[in-house]
Amino acid sequence: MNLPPLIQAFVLHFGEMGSRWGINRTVGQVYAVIFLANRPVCADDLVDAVGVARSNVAMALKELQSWELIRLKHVPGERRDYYGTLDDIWAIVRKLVEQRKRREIDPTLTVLRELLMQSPASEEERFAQERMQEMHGVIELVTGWYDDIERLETERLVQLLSLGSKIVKALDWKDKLFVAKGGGKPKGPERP
Amino acid sequence: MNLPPLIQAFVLHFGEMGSRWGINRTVGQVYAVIFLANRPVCADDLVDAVGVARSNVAMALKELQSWELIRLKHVPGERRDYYGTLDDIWAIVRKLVEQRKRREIDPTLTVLRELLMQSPASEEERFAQERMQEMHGVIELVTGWYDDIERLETERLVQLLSLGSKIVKALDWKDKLFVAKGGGKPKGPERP
DNA sequence: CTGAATTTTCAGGATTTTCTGAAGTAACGG
DNA sequence: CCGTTACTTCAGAAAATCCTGAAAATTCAG
Repeated sequence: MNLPPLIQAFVLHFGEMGSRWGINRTVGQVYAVIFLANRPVCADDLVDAVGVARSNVAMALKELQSWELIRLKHVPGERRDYYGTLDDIWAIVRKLVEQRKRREIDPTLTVLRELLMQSPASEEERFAQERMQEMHGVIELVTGWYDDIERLETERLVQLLSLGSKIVKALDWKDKLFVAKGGGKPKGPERP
Repeated sequence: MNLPPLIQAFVLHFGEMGSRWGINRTVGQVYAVIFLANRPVCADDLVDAVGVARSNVAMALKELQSWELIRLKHVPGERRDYYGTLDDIWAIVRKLVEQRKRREIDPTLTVLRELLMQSPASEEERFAQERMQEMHGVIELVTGWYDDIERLETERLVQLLSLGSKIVKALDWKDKLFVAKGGGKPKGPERP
């Protein structure tokens, strides 16, 4: 491993965290190197930087491409494949959430839907299904919220996140105004 | 493994997903059984339900307790330890997010802060630090937002999630009204 | 075509993680 | 105390995952 100290420290950390994040050490380290580089990176660079076998680097690159977290970037006059991360940090975050949802949540949602179709054959199963229903409801709510939010342009998204829970007060106030002005139902906004 | 079919299907699924979620098969299955049970569950029940060695069940229970996802529930007149999940599904979700943040994000935040204190020794390091700064900013923003949101009572939280991105329109509208009424700055709510 | 450069695949060895059974410890009733 | 029940610990077996080097496949210039 052959990197400036500051970069090496970050790369080693990403390697260690890899297992917690559901990727392996090499994949973590390879991604870290690409993320921190100020230019596209090729397999040889990575062998050099991370210090593992070339075939291992190839596997890591394949894995990262399957996550759509890195992209092939052709360098003019170069035959080798060069890779870079997505353009901006928010694109990376969105992709990460999308992929983890796809891998960690969607399969469960599918199973839940299947099992909720069946009729319980005992009180035990009836109760279990009730719990599954609760879980299904929460997942639908949270992922539905994200699907919606995720479409916002980044600037809006950042605004929203910066507000935090202050947004609730803002909404209260809006509701009050709305009611005061003599509008319809007191709860929930409706389309005009 | 000895469970009603509906429950067994769910338990097996949780076992399979375990590795993606950063827990092992047994831990996943044990949690699933406890989650679906309509009464507290003891180690023997779990050995019976999941079909693994008792020591393995003990390990799984220890792991789940370290996540604070299950709680000891004493059953009157019983010597054995019985376990149950947190009371309601939202408490479970909150705990899950809290723990995953603690395990998967906080360590990285610490490392980032350390590395951002150092002065770069080259252009390469300077650029890398810029990227780390971006990552740090995003993590702070998102986790800060969650820390804030997480304090809301569940009813409020559900309201907020149900709104999705409609909230942005609501805010726009509020801003417009606010400005129309001749109030202060056009952006961002301030305390009255 | 041919051959060099590069990437991909994969069998098997190395490492890590998970699981088991046996032994050990603790708590309790009588 | 003693024996029973229940829980925990832990060494090593079993399984899963990761990594390597060699070989195969692909790409491209000449």
